[in-house]
Amino acid sequence: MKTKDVVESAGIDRETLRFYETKGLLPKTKRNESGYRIYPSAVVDRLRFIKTSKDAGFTLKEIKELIELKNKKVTCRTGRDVAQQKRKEVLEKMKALREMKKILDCFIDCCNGEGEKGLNRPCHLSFDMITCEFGIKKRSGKRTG
Amino acid sequence: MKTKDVVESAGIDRETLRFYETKGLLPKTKRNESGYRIYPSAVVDRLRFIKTSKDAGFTLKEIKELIELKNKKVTCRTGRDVAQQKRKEVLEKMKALREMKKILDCFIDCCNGEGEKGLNRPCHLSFDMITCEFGIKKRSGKRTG
DNA sequence: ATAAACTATGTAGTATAGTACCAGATCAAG
DNA sequence: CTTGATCTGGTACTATACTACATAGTTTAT
Repeated sequence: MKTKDVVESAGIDRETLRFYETKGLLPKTKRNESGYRIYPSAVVDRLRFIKTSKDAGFTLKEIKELIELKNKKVTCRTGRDVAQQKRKEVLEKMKALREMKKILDCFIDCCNGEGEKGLNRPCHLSFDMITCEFGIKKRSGKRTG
Repeated sequence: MKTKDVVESAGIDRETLRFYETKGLLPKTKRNESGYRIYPSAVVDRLRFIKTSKDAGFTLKEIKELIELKNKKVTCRTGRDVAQQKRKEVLEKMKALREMKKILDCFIDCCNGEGEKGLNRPCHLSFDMITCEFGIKKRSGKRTG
């Protein structure tokens, strides 16, 4: 695959592709006679992995560490330890997301008044409180927004 | 509360507190005669909310938008729409995290060989593949790492 | 053959989210 | 009343992750 093919398959732009290469997230590719990069199709999997990892909140540096578990030919012990650490971080991030979802769900629920009037009333509920119930309690049970 | 109290309660440093203020994530505080900031204790909730949101992968700009749903006295309709959009993003991030967890679980499982030898064998499994099964299949069912 | 499209390297600029440091003012304890 | 901790605003610096040129060579379509 040439650069353009990768760019199109992976939905990433050329500059980012090069950037990832300089950061060591992609292996150094073969070049043709004129120096053009020729990628193996597996690079698309790699890029998809990078995207998933990024969406999961990992930095490029961390992603590189994961990738290098293979490249550096580490032992299973080392690999497992790194993976377990990352797994722990994933669970923590999930917890934050569940908390966030709870807050948003509550907000949405509180703002589901009946008809136009209900939706056009002022929205007072603050996001600051971690549990929506607490926020409501402070307003003595009234649903003000 | 004075700066130091907030810093200690929230486990955040003084500079970051000021940074958040300049970014509009914290309301402008009252000042005492000599210009020292005096915070209401609710600022700790606000900072906790900011932390949860950050952990959930939202930028400060996005967090500010959420906070402003209250400050700008928007209607329930607007508030609900924003919250629903954010909720959607939360679900997407959760999906990426589940995917990530699956990959890591598989990696950990593959590296749980019996005894010292099992753990000390070279670890070949690549993270690139989204499903570990696929990675294994490519090595004709052998658990090589 | 030549223009358009593609590729190469290198450098510079942007946005985000802090972090570090400074001089000067203020406060609290000995 | 001094000394050290805390506070003020301002600026500068860092790291991350791109993004945007600039300039030059290569390939391809008409």
